[in-house]
Amino acid sequence: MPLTLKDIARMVGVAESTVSRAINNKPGVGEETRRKIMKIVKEYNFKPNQLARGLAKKETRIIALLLSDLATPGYTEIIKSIEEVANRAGYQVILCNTANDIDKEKAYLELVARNRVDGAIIVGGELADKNILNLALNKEGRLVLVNRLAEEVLIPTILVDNAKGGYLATAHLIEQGLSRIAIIMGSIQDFLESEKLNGYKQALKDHNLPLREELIFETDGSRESGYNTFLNLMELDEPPGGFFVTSDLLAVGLIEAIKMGGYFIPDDFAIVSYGESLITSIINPPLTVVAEPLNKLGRLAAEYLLKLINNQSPDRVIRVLEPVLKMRASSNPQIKS
Amino acid sequence: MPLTLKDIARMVGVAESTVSRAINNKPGVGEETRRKIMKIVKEYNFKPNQLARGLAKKETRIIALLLSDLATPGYTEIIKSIEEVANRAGYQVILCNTANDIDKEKAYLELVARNRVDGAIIVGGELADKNILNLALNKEGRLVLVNRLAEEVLIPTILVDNAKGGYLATAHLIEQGLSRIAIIMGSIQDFLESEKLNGYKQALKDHNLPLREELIFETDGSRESGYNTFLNLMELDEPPGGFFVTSDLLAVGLIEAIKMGGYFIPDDFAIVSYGESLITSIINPPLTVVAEPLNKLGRLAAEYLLKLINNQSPDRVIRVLEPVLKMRASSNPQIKS
DNA sequence: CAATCTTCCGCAAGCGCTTGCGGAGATTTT
DNA sequence: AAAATCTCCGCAAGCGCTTGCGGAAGATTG
Repeated sequence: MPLTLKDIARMVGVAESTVSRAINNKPGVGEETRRKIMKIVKEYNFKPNQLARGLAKKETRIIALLLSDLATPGYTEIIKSIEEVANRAGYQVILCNTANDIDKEKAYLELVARNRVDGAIIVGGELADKNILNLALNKEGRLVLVNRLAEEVLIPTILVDNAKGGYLATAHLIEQGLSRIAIIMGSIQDFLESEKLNGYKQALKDHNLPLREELIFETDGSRESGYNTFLNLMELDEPPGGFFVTSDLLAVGLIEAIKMGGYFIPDDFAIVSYGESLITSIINPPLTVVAEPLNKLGRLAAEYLLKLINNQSPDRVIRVLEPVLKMRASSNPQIKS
Repeated sequence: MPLTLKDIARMVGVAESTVSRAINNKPGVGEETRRKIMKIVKEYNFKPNQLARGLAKKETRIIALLLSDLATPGYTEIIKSIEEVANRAGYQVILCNTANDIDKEKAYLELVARNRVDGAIIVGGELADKNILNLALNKEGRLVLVNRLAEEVLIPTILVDNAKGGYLATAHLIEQGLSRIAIIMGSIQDFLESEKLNGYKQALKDHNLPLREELIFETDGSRESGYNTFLNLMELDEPPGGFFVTSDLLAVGLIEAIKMGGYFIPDDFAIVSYGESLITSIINPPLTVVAEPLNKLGRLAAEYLLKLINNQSPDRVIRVLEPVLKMRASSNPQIKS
């Protein structure tokens, strides 16, 4: 049975409240008394019970982190920075792998209501639905969204400007002298993906290139569909010379298909991918990618949430971060692979 | 302000204690009363305050998961299964990325003492030190180790039999007709790594092959050292024909070096790697690997911990899981890459 | 029909901490 | 020198829940 405030109080010969004030660095405790108390605290390595403190103060110093899928490349970076910021502020992070399961997500969000956590960060996943709205509308709901949009309600949100990313990727390919550029993307329902497509379209427009529907491929994002898409594209009368691929896995499949066909990258086909996973630098050739500021994403999300918890409002409700293009060999013959 | 037990009690016209018993499915509540209570509970979507419950019952229903580094390939799998098992049992998981920082680890372990979590799982990292010992010796310390060993004290531990893994890898290469096989490994201080080495040695011995010190390479585990090690090896009078590489990253570097040298895999050099990350299946050629039962590892760890928390002792204190060899093209010319 | 058991439920203490309030003594003001 | 002001600290209520104990019924027995 660990020590309690009462024990310490008895040992020092003061009241519980005095010990509490001393421990929490609050005023109203004499220099001398404070020293005596702290001495005993150190000596017995006393740690106040967080549960009791939480109950009294109505806070848990825990935040929940909801992820659509833990295994998504790049998420670990986001998680790390969230955890780091939270930690520094004395908060712990509860991990919730929602596995895109709406019920599981709902159950986790209820933790917030159960006073289990002080707030939550949701990263990725479908468009926010009623559950989230309700939580957000409820004053108790301290919630920040990352790479995800809510319907009507204004919830603090951190996004990467995927339209910009799509634009950068496409413009870069155009600058390589290519005019027929295909986009191989995930579900167009996905807000993030559709934004990339918008960027793609805008880039073509700005460079006076026609938008060709037959060069837009919506896939399930798997390696296989990357492979198959290439085969489909090659059956066109005029196959594209450049590919903007919106995920690593798609790129892997695409590259396999290209190599299998006996073609060379970037000489025959130039590729730009999205997201800066380990894969992109390991694969041959290394992929030019649109890199997202993952750490910043996580850091900002955590900072926003902490502000909400402390009843300060963040400077801006929606914060959009800029991706950058990292040029590597897959799109540029100049660069040695 | 959310509802409390007292509110519900007043609404139904019974005592708080009765509501509590009803909600927790405890005996001593009449059928009729129970129904009335549950009706109101549903109606107002009442959720008991976990903090208060925890304080009264001295439990948090939270477990801590300490990881040496979140980004380690394979960890996400372990995390996912731990989270899943814990969740099913009504527990939440707090994520602690210790970043191999002993202070951070210590701070996190103190959460256990602070009644913040009911138990902890530590996966990976250095040999367990005093902090852990103290925690484990303390009756409060519900602790399970994964892929990590404690000194003297007997702490429930789940391990992968890395000696077996090393043996499998090496024996496989020997069966491919190779007799000069190098091992490229991480720090020999690392228990897991040294076990792999032991397996390597045993396999050589069992097949009557000499152990050559010059074929044992200890590295920092980086891609670069994989690359450089190959160059070093090629300067030997008789370079090896097969490589047992204990991590993906090393394998990536090694493969780069081999290709750069104009050699072919597996014809000139056969490779077996360790761990089943995405990389190994994407790289060309796909790597033969020793695969660890990651999900089982996580599941067992969680189950062990839950047993400890419920004051049952697990069936065995130390549980050793078997890795399996997944044969792919990097070690076998028969297999199409 | 009295005696004994059950069943159902309320009372109240307690989990370990925080915090508003007020009292005693020391210090400053007019 | 009396009054006003501070400083330091204890008292006690309260956070929202659990649980042992015991009382008031109703059900069961001889």
